[in-house]
Amino acid sequence: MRVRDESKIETILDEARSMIVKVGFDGLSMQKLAKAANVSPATIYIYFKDRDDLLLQLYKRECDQFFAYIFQDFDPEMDFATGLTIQWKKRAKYIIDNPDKGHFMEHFTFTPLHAQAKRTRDPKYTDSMKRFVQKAIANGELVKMSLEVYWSVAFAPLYNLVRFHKIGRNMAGDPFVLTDEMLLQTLALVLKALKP
Amino acid sequence: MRVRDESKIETILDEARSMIVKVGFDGLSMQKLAKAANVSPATIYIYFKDRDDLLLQLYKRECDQFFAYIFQDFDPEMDFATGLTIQWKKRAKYIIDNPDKGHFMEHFTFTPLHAQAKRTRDPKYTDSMKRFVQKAIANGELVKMSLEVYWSVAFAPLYNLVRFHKIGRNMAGDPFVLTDEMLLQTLALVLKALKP
DNA sequence: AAGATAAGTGAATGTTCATTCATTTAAAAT
DNA sequence: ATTTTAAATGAATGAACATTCACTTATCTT
Repeated sequence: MRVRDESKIETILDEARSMIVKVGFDGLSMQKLAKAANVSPATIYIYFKDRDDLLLQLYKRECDQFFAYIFQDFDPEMDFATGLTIQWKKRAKYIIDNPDKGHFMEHFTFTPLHAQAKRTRDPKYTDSMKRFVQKAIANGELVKMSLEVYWSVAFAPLYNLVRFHKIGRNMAGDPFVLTDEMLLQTLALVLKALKP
Repeated sequence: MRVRDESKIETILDEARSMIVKVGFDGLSMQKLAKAANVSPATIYIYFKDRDDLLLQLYKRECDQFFAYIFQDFDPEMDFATGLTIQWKKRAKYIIDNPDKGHFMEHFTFTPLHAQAKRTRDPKYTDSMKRFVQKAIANGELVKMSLEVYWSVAFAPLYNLVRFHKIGRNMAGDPFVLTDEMLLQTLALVLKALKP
């Protein structure tokens, strides 16, 4: 039998992500996507059940790649400041170096499709972060708080700054460019907030 | 001449917001919107040039209403902790009480249309916040930082928690319900981060 | 009460949409 | 070399799309 061209799948997903960032979910059509990926519309349906399935698989792939990356070099047994700094810098580097990927993942969470995104993500990453946080609290390195409060204080400011940077404007619509200095200062503020 | 029924505009915009939150931007069609708002599709085009114009006007209306609300009872001459606490609580109340409005405004910022959102917002709000921050820094109540870093540290954690609450899940997909206790703790952490 | 005007409409327009299907193509298996 | 199998396709399908248009309706002005 003829063999699957796996690179087609990658191309289709890459083009889909890039189109969504450029023209939005409502600008993405299967025919335009097929053209951009140099395949027939029918080919897309070999690999994806329908449009929703394509988007859900794309989201899953992006999350998997992102998590695999940010948990490199991270060990939950690290001391709190070290571990958080590594996590922060990994996340910052990934979404600054791959602005479309970060933008897509965030955009997707506001979509109704996000409710259907299966919890098939490898739980090892979540478990690792839970362990890291609980251990830091037990060791007196981190104020006692829920995982959600921790995550929000630790990472939401970072994602927000990078988003300002990507769109080139701040909350008021003024031009904005992110600097390393700002990132480091924000990390320092976050550490200050979280340390007892 | 026949008089404009201004309530029609409100109904159309309200239904549009609610549809977008429920079915996404790609699920919103002018015909379905017309049906939901109990008007003819042609009526929508009396008030809005086209679909994009409708969405842009909706975003503007939501932002205007939001800013008018959160700057009530706020005075940039307040001391830093008081002013930030008022801002924080106003924002929290608004987006928790009006989850669709908050969701729509945030979702919209990820949309390509956001780049076209005119800077017609009343600058008095931005000016007020700038004055508040600069004065707090000058008074030694706030670490020296850019407006963007301030905003990200101060408010991004709040918006993130409320978003978890709205979708009912945290970053790992586990069920999540926001409590007042968490909100207050997060505010305290943010204040700790920002105060010298 | 009549006329003027703009609000409001239902049906129609041509386009684009997601998806399918009959057919062709490439490569593995024999 | 031939057969088998699934990948891959271009064209087609009917539904849904944004928008328009000829027309009706309500209300203000006179």
